[in-house]
Amino acid sequence: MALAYDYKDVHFLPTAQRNGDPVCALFRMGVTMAFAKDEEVYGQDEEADLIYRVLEGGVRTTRVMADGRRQIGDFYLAGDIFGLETGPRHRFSAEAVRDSVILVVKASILRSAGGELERLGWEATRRELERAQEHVLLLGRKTACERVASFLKDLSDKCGGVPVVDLPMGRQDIADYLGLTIETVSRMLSQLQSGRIVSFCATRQFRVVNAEALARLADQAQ
Amino acid sequence: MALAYDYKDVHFLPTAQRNGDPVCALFRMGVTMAFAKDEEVYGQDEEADLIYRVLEGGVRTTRVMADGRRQIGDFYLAGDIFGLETGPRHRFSAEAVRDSVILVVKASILRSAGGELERLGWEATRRELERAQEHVLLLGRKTACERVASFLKDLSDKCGGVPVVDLPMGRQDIADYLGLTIETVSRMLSQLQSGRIVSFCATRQFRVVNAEALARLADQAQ
DNA sequence: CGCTTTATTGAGGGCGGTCAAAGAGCGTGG
DNA sequence: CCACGCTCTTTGACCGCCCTCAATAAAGCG
Repeated sequence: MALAYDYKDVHFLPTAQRNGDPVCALFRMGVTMAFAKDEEVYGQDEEADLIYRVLEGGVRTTRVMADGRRQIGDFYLAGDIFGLETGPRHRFSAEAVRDSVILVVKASILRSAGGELERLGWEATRRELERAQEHVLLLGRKTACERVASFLKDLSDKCGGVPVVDLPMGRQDIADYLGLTIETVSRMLSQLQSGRIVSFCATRQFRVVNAEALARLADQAQ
Repeated sequence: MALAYDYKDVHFLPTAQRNGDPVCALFRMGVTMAFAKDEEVYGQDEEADLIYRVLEGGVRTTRVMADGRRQIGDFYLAGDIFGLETGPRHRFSAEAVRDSVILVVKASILRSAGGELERLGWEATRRELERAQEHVLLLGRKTACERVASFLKDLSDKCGGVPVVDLPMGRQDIADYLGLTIETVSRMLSQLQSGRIVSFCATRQFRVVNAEALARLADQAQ
C-alpha cells in the first residue's frame, strides 16, 4: 500500500530542480507517497484531480484492451510530471514500474491558478502531446529494430551523458511501449549488442557504444 | 496558390458553431484562405505562429522520414481546429487532402490572452493529446482489420448520424494514418464490406450496415 | 541453494508487405 | 457522347518481418 510521507521530502529532488523552479514551488504544496512495484497510482476512468511528480523510481501509463492486449503510453522517471495528460477522467492507468516515491498535488491548483501556473500546465500538456506524436511515428512507421534503437537512444539522451544507462522497466514493459512482443525486443537488443551499437553490462544496464549508428537507426525521421 | 478571402467568409460555418462560441469569436479576427488539394498549409519545422480552422474540405498533418516513409498524425474536417498542437515550431506539416477553405488567426492572440481564451487553447491541446493517445493504442496493438474499422467508426461517429459518410481522403492517406499499406487498407475495406459491416456506394462513400459489429471490431479497448 | 520470475534463443507460422497486373473513376478533347 | 489517358483502387501471388509456441538460461529472492 502507498505510504504518505512528509512534504519536506521534496529534498529528494536534484538541486537543479529546486531553485527558482515554479513547478517545484507548486509541488511544495504536495504530499510524498511511496508505491511498490506494479502498484497502481491511478486507474483508468478514475477522476483526474491530482497531478504527480516522480521523485524516485519510474511510472508507466497503460491501456488494456478487453482481450488483454496492453499498450504503454509513456514512462516517467525522476523529475517527470504525469497525470495531467487528460480531461476530467484518466484514459490510461498509471503504475509504478518498480518501487517508487511520488509527489502528489491537487490539479485544481494548476487549472484555476491562471497566469504562470496555468501556462505551465498547458506547456506540460504540449510536451506530452509532442511525445505522443513521436510515439505515433514510431509505432506507425518504424521497424522493430528502429523502435528498440529509438527507445534506447531516448533513454540515453534523457539521462544526459551518463556512461551507463539503466532501464527501470522490464522487457515486457518495453515491448508494450514499442508495440512489439517481449521476444522481439529481446532479439533486437541482442542484435544491437552483437552489432557493437550498445553493450549490456547487466540485464537492465547498458552503455551506448556507437552513438552515431544508434542515432541513424533511431532518427530516420527528420 | 492559396488565395486570401475576406474575413466575412466566417459565415461558411454551420449556424450551431457561430452563436455564443468563443472559438468562433476568436476566428472572427482571422482571414479565410483557399488551398488546393495537396497544397501545404504549413511545413515541418516552420514557425508555429498561426492557428487554423477548417471551413470546407479537409487537412492532414504528416511527418515524412528520410527514406520517404510517411505517417499522418491526424485529419481535420469542417469545424476542426489545428496547428496549435506544438511548441514554437511545427513538428508535422499540414496539407489539404482536397480543395479546402481554411480560417487563419494569429496564435499569439491565444497564448497571451489569458483567461478564457488561454484555457481554450489548453483544452484544444488536451483534445489533441487524447486523440494522439487513441492513435498510439491503435498503432501499437490493433490488427489491420481493427484499425480500418476504428477509422470508419470514428469518421461515422464524427459525422453524427448521417446515413452516408464520405471519405474526404484517398486510400493512401488512410494507409499512412493507420500505419498500413494502401493494399492492406483496400483489402480490409473489401473484407468489411463482404462481411456486411459497411457498404460502399462509391469509392469514397460508405454507410454503416452493422454498427454493432463495427463497434466490436473497433473498440476492443475499454 | 532451490524456487520463482524474467530474459534469451530457436523453430515454425501467419499477418501484413511487396510486386505486379487488371479494373474503376474521371477529366480532357475529339 | 464516346474515346483516350491518367490516376486511384482493387485483387492476386508470393515473401518476409514479427508473432507464437516452446525450451533453456539467467536473475532475483527467500
